[in-house]
Amino acid sequence: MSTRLSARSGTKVGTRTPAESAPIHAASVDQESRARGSDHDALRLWLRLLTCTNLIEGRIRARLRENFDCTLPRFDLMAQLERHPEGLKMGEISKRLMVTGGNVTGVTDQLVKEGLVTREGMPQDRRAYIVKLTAGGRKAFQRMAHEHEQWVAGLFGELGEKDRKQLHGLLGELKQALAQDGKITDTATQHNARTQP
Amino acid sequence: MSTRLSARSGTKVGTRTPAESAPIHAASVDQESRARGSDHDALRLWLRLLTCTNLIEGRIRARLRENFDCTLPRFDLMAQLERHPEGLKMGEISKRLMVTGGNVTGVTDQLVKEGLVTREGMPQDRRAYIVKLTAGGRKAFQRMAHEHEQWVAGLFGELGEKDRKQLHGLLGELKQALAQDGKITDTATQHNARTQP
DNA sequence: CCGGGATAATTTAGGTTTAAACTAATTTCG
DNA sequence: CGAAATTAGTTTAAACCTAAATTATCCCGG
Repeated sequence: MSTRLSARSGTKVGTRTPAESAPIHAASVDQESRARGSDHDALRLWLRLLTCTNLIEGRIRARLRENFDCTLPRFDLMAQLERHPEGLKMGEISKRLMVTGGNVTGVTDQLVKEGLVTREGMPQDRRAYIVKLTAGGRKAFQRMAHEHEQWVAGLFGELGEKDRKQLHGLLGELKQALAQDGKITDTATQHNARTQP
Repeated sequence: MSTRLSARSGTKVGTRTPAESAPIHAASVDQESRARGSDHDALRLWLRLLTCTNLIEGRIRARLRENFDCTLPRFDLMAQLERHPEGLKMGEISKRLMVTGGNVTGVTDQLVKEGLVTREGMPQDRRAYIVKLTAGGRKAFQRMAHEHEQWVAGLFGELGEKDRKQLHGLLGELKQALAQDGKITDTATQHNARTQP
């Protein structure tokens, strides 16, 4: 198995601002330059965030494949189910994983075929399905999850307790800010797509 | 156009430690529990990092599609070329974008077909190709890049100068730590795969 | 009761992405 | 020199992922 990252594979950008080399009046920067400089900083920050995520995601995917012959999307879906023993609807999984519904359909199909999860129709709402881990699926996941936790701990280990706490806090603020501006200012304060509570 | 986030789509995990509810002797935590707790924190940190990246990546991809009918991978590849006017070899692009070579081949094929980049063989090494932006490609990219920079600045804008700086620093440490442990301890201190300098 | 709108999921079409296998060219070194 | 090992890219097969269209169902107001 294999796949993703995302990061993805990934997505990097590096819009080098041109007039970064204007040497005259270095101290007195005009409005536009100041704005530019700040924008460029944000861009570098974004790039670095992406790099870190890709690096980690790549490591985890590789180990998941080498040690368990499992892909990240499958693992992620199972992880969601593992902490919801009552099962989740397709749409709930989609929201939590921040992927499209069509995608969930595909990954779920495979997990069902492999006997790791079940998808059964809901009597109350015949449009919907409830997805649950099978006993085997739960066992398989727990076996992976334990090691996975160690890997992640290892990857962040060099950072030190204090830095991790700080990073966690800052990312929390960022996440909140992002959730905020992605929200249309209307009464529907439910969760909008691409946000896992 | 469309795609990714992949990040990747995404990839989330939430290994809820079971025995988290052991109520006895809450103050005296034994070795294993302490280790467990720390591991769980790392997991939550990773999850949050991933969420932020996915959120941002999703926003950027959507706007890129809506405003320029362009995908993220294409944009990213062009971004690399834009800051290397001398051109890049396929493998260099692959390393910088942290994606596999086969992927670069595919995306490059399309950009060539669209007339945005050129791929020409190198006389010195007939295995290799050099990829460059065409004049039209550069113009198209710069048009996008300007807006892209604004988007990113906006997405990180709520965070405040100080927090951005701090986040940048912490991610820098993380990146370095990751690059470190991914490195085999040998003399070849060149850049190893999955790291863009 | 029944038609229109909203909702849940699937299907479709088009890319993206990966790992592994493969081709071709270069380099190493015996 | 010449064979073995490397290196650069491509190809292949399978999976992932998205956006948009579709299907089936639910729900609401008249």
